[in-house]
Amino acid sequence: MKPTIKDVAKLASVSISTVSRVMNAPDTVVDNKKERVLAAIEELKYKPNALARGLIYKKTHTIGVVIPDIRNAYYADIIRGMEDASKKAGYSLIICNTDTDRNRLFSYLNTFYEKQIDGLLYTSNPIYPDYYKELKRHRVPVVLVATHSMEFELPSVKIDDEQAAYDATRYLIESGHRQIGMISFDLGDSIAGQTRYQGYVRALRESNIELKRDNIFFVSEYSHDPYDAAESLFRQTSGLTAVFAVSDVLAMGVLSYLNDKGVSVPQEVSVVGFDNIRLSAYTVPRLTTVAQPMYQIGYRAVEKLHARINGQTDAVLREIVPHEIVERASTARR
Amino acid sequence: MKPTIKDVAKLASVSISTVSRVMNAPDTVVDNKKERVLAAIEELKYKPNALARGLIYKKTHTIGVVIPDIRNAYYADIIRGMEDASKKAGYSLIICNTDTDRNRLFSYLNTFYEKQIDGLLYTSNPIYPDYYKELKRHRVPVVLVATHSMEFELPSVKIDDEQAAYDATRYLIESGHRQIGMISFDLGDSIAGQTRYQGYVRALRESNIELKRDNIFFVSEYSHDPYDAAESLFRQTSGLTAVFAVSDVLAMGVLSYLNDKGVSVPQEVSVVGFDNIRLSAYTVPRLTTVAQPMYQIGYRAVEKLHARINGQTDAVLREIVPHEIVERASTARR
DNA sequence: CTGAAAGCGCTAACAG
DNA sequence: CTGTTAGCGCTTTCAG
Repeated sequence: MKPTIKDVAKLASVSISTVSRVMNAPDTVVDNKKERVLAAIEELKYKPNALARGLIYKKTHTIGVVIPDIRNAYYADIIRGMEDASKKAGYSLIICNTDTDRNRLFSYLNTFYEKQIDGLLYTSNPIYPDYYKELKRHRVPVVLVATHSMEFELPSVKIDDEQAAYDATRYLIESGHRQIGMISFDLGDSIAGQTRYQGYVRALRESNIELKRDNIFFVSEYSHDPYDAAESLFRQTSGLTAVFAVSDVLAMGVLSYLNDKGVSVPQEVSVVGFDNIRLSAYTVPRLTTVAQPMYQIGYRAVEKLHARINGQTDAVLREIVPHEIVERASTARR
Repeated sequence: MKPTIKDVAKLASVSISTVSRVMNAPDTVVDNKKERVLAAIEELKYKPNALARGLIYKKTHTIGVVIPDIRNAYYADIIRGMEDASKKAGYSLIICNTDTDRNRLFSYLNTFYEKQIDGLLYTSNPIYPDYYKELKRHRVPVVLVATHSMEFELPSVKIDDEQAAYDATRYLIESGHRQIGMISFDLGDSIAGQTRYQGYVRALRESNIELKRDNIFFVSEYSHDPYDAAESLFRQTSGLTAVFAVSDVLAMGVLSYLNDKGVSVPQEVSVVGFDNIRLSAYTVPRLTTVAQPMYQIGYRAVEKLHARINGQTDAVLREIVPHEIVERASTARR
């Protein structure tokens, strides 16, 4: 059995309260005893039981994270940022993949609730009224990550998706492109779907470029084959000189498809992706993309949550972090 | 405040033991009361406090996972397998990134210990004597994932790395290649470094192909730029008609580098990767690779750990799962 | 300064 | 069948 505070007390010939004191208020115990206790702790390699502590403090120093799917490089980066910030702030992360499935989500929320998490990081999905109600009910601090809610008063950290998509499209337009295709997420997704689509539309409109329905192909954010998406886009339209894909993975599908068709990138068609996942620097050709500071988003989200957990409420509720166009070799002037 | 068992008891006008019973041994309580309790639970949306329970049962239903870095697609897939298996078996996963740093690892092991995890999943790193000693001390069931130990009696699940590398090299040889380069992990890494190197050597030797020191470039598994690695390899040798990279990411670096140099793949140089991460299907050209069943490895590891946690010890201590060569477009006959 | 005792939320004998 | 009681490991009054 693991040693308990009793074992330490016995070994040091003091009461358990004294042991507890040397751990929580060392100055209140006389040196001589303190040393004995410390020695006993060392000898037994004693570590306090976090369950017992949590029961008293009503803090577990663990935070729950729900994400769609860790296999998505985008989330993996965010998680890493969370991890590092958590380590620093003294939290552990329990990570759950929801596949954006409501039941899975609710099931995990329940587990979190039972396990008494101190806070929740909710990633990427739009937040629906019933989700909100459920979160509310659990009375646990929440921070939305790479998503936000205008409807509810929930803190969040993300980039400005509309502006980012606008910038990407604008970048293409300034490079002389007018026939710009887009592979977008479903408009049903109000976070990365609708917003980016709107940014694209705004850029086109601003330059008086006709918006053609067939130049856009929509995919579900969480289940799509990037290659098929590219194929579908090029099957439903023609004459494109550029395509803006709303994720690097999708852009890789485009690169792959175009290569199969003998279309050269960027000579014949320019491609820009979104996210700037690590591998986008090694595609053939290297991918021009809209960089999101994933790591930072995750890191910052934890800081924000930490503040909330401690009752502090930070200046801005909905934080926007900067994005940036990373020019590489998959785009060219026309 | 969250409702406790007392609140439920009060509302249902029964003792807390009765409430406890309807949760743990429903048949031992008379229908009438049972219904009242259930109604109260429902009304209060009561959920038992896992901390209190854990304190009694000495089970937390959470397992700790240490991995080098979640950003690596390879681990992300494994984690997903663990996640799904965990959900099924009723565990939560606390995931920690060690960056293969000893201090980080030990710090996390401590946290795990305090949080009373039921089991530990140790990924990818070789396991050194002092690590083993530490694990042993914590007396917690451990399963090694994508690593193993011949030195210690620890259960594990992984592929046969030596054979996999042998197969990859052999595949290249059978395709007519004799000048086969390799980008390998450090030989200091006994799991994915040494073994794969040995598989490569065995295949060459078997075909009486001279082993040239300069045809191999070694990188640290956890910190390397794939592009630079490719560049280094081709700088130190020449005449290669094929290269075997021990990870898909490394192979992508090779693809990228070769493309920059105007060397066509697979016409001039064939490239085979390792892992079969999702994106390897979308590289240009599509990557031929050695597929590891990452998801399954993770999944199986949890099942194995679960068995151990319940005192069962399964048939094979060190499990080997099958690998497979996935032929795509980055390799050609010579 | 320090030990005894109560209590965090829950389960498990133990009587009745 | 069900309430009372002790106790999981720890912190925190409260006396002394």
